[in-house]
Amino acid sequence: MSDQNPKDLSESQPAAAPGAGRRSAGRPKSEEKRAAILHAASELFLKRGLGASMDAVAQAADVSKQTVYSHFAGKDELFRACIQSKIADYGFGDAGILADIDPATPVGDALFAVTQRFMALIFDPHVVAMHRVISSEASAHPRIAALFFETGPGGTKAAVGALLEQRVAAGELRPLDVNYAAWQLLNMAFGRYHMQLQFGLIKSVPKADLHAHLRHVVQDFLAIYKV
Amino acid sequence: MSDQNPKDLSESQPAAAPGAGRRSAGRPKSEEKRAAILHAASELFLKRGLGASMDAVAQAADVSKQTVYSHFAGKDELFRACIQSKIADYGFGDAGILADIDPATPVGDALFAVTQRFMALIFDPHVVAMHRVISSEASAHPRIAALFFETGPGGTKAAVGALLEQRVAAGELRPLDVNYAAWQLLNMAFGRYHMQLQFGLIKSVPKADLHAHLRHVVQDFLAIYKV
DNA sequence: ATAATACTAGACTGTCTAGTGTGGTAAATT
DNA sequence: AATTTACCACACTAGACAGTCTAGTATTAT
Repeated sequence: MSDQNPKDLSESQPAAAPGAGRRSAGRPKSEEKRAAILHAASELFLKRGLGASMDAVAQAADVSKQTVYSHFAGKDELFRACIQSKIADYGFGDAGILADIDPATPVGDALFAVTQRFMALIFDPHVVAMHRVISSEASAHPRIAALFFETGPGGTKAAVGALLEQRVAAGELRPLDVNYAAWQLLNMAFGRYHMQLQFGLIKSVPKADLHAHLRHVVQDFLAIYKV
Repeated sequence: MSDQNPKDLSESQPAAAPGAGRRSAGRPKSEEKRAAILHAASELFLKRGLGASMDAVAQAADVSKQTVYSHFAGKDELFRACIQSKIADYGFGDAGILADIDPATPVGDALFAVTQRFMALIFDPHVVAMHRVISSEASAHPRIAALFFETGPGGTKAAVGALLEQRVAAGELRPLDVNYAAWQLLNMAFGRYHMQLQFGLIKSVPKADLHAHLRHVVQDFLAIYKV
């Protein structure tokens, strides 16, 4: 069930590749239109879910419906493209999340910085909306859900794991189960706030609260693992 | 608040109250039909979200469409009734979650028991589906989302808080911020597993894994708070 | 210029769905 | 028995929406 179709993710775009392919005769497709469509569709899908209509997308992108269909084969593919581009935009889960953290930084500060960045990402209203849409569409688009999770929280977890390993090697932390500990840190960090955001019970976490919360989390984490 | 009062959130059921109201003349509405509709609708809504059609509901309940509309004013109300009945069914968040825990039980075991029950609830496939549907419909039905959260995770948190207070008073735990500590325990417990379930990336958490996970969580929690 | 392709506006098809209307039957109350 | 209401089957309205088609215009390469 996982795949029988090798070109399902990545590109099934027949003529969208701009740079590489043979330049076909006639007027080329406008990259701007494509971007406009993608942008408009993202907004609408994140706001209304797959309930948003193709007509609405076309109108919001200031483009004819035909053009939408000329750039994207259908609604599902447009949806996929939207989510993928969003994931790429945010580049979250990138090892970049701890790229510029100096190995000399005290453990506590390093952990604080990492969790703070993670929170900024997954508490971002667009990402929350994405989370909602993806989870509600998970059964229809299982690979997108997987992609989101792996490059999102999963990726961050890997990055945190790497950081922890450094610090264990440096003797700053007790030996630990990297995988478990990394998740534990993230679990403590997002937990209930994330749930409340997803249910629309709060619109954001006040900066000061978040700050205090994360300090507390890091402190607790160190209480467990500090050497 | 947890008896079978069907008209719970702001009513609007004209003639459904079975016991209390004046008995009107003529044939009474069948409670069985009502239950059948509710049951069928719940299944469908949890499976397909609000995309499920009223015709499908009627058919699945083995009832005419008219009858559906005679018991429930419209789709939204039916949806509300479904979620509310589900919430009541599971009775989760009830203080009952720690009802039969002997105050003499060692802290660790008590915490383990509580988290285990909580996990059994929110990892139940029906509840996961509910979570998905509610979050995707949160903007259209804000009060339902709030109800779910408060009687669900929020209620469990309160129960855990009460337990913690007992144990602090008994001198088994260091004084702590009850609210924060209770969330911390639950956050650690559900965290990533819950997310993976919601994305459909796993269908369940193997019993053995869950057991080990919770042992670990409780141990970490105690590392922080044990006196 | 010519051919090829992108794009537009809007009509159109087929399908699906929430909700209503109709006319008749079944079960309860009085 | 008379009445009142629940229920059924089914047709129907009205609207939405994915996706296609048409016919004309714009933009590019050759």
